[in-house]
Amino acid sequence: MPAATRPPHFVEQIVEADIAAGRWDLGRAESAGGTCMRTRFPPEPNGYLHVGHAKSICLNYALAMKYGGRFNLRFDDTNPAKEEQEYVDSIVRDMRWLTSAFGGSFDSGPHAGGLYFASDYFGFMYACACDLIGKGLAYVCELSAAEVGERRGSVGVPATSPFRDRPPAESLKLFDEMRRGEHADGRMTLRARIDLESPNFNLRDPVMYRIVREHHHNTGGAWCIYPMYDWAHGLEDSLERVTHSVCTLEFENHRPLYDWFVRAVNQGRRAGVLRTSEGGALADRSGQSAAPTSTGADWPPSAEVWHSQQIEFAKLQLTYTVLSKRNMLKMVSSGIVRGWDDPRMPTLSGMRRRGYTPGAIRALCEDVGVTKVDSVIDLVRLENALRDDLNRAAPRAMGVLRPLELLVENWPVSPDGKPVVDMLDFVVNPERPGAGTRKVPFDGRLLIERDDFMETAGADFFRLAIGQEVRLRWAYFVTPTRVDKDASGAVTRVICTYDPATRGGDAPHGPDGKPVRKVRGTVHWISAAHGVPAEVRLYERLFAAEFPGQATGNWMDDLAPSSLEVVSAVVEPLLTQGEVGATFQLERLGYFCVDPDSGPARDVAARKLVLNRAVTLKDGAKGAAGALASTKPASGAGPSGKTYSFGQTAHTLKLSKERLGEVLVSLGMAAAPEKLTQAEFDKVRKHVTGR
RNA sequence: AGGGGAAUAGUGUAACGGUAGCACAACUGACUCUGACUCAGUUAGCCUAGGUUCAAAUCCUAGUUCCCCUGCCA
Repeated sequence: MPAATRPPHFVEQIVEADIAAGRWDLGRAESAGGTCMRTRFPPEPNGYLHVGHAKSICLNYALAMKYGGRFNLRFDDTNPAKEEQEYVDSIVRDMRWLTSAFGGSFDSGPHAGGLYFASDYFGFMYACACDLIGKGLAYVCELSAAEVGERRGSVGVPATSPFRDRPPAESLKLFDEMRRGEHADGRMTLRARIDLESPNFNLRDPVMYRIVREHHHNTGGAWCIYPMYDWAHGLEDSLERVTHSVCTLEFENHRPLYDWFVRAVNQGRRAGVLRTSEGGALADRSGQSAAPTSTGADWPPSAEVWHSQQIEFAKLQLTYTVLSKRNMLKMVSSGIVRGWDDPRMPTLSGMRRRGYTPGAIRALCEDVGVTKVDSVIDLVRLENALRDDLNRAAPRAMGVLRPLELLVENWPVSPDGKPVVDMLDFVVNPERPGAGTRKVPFDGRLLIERDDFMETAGADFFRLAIGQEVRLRWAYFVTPTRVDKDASGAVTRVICTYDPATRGGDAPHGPDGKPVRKVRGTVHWISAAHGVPAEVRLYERLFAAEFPGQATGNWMDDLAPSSLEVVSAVVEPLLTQGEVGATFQLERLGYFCVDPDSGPARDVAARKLVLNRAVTLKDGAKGAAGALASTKPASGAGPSGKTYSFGQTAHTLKLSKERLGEVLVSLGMAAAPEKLTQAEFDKVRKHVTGR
């Protein structure tokens, strides 16, 4: 269903109800009139953004766009041990790139909310923490990390801390010493005084501050104590006046904490004018900047702070994909891939390099919807989203991945002894007639795809074979007559004749206007004299298993043996002029993208063209005759069962042939075991595995 | 054991007491100067068991299954 006509998802329903109820009165605080809501994306700069983050970014940005709100990018940089400037830079770059699909960004366009750093709020957070201590809601605890672990208790057994009832004045003094660096790392922490018996372990007096002596990318060495996520996050949202703080499902257990901290800060504060999520009042901030700074340490002095609403949704997961930062880091550091931007990586940087468009990623995110159901999306849907986008946008070109010589023996020769060069019209994009045509040279000495020729064709092979007439795309009909072979018997050259009456690739028409001669296959080609060499990198999915690690518990066990194949291709010279990142379709092969390794486009002469295959075209061929675009192995029996391929997805049925026969009989199915349809396969699997 | 969530075709996702739809995948076929695109059709679903109701995917009760939670990570 098109996004425009789809009913609102559950987050949108919440927002709409809030707007209808006038719950968030941002109008007073925001000079940019009419803003009734605000969202944010809060990455920790400890890794690269990936396609999972894209769903969150698209959700938050789309919400701001739909409801006339704003969208913030905020770095949740409260742990200097893991965070780096490199990640900040990459995230900013990737954010701008992705949100360009919405025509704006966090810092441009009508929905720009701004760029923020949690570390800019450390002063304010520190002041609030002191306030909590004064109210008896927090205390300095001198238990070591190990001791806290031992004393955390269990279900039905409360946690303990001997420091829980320390007088506020004493905690205040120690907390100040912590801040000034008078205590060693890990020596003590500030803990919230909540409930040591809570069945929700997050509430068993969680740590608010720890001592960490690490260089911070933003604050340098200004601090040696750092706030924990739960303490910091609600205040970050509060200061930025985020209305709907959208996060993933695993934070549901943290929501009580999120709310507790904001209430704790507000306890005893003066009620203000703006309404909060709880229907109470918030400080009148007219005149206050929407962008708080570190100088706001004691602001607001005595008024309640904004209480954002946390909402959880199910994150995006993909089959054949590993998305945890920890595991992705391992792929990078152990050399499984060439870097964070390796085109096989599900990072936004990797996808951009591979040829993915922001629009395709946005389309996928909108297509899968927003719910609280823990779900895994078929990777083919991502690929389809790209195909869909590029089919409309990408210009067409020709190139051969595995060249085989094709000689047109009756092609005319000009008086100087050289073959005639015929400049033919090539349609730039059939989906966009307005894109027009361009000229391609044809001189009778060509290169074709090795897979497009078979000496003897079966009934389902439409391409070149001895005696089988085929169309060369936009050129002529040709009929192979014979081949040359090398000593090993391999075909080295195909010789054919052409029909001058078919120039442009049109079939001759009879008097009734109908084609008198039809041809089943159309094949791409390139003039051997005019083509240029290109290194083409063909990617397969990194993992062979639908759910990496499911079988053995170790995702590394499911790494595909080979996910990169490099071929020496010959492509149209036009492509050497393509800018880095330019995408186009190589007809009948797939969509390709100019890799940065090619060097800049302005230096055409010195350029070594490198192309990435972003995605193949769908292969609709029945039977074994297809698979030109795909390099996937054909289905066959494995050691532990039989593997069936449906489209691009392989499924294995771990069943003996005999047992499979029995199952088919018991299900009353007449299907041949060698050729199950997906529906039949699913039925069998359900019968055997119960799911 | 305790707490927090979620269950609708193979995969996702609608329905908000009133005919279980849609997308993707699969399968047929049509069209086609890309075995692409496009178009038409087919297969296939409410976790289970009770209850309320004229009527239940929806409300109630009891189960079942799956996910998250005992970092000084986020």
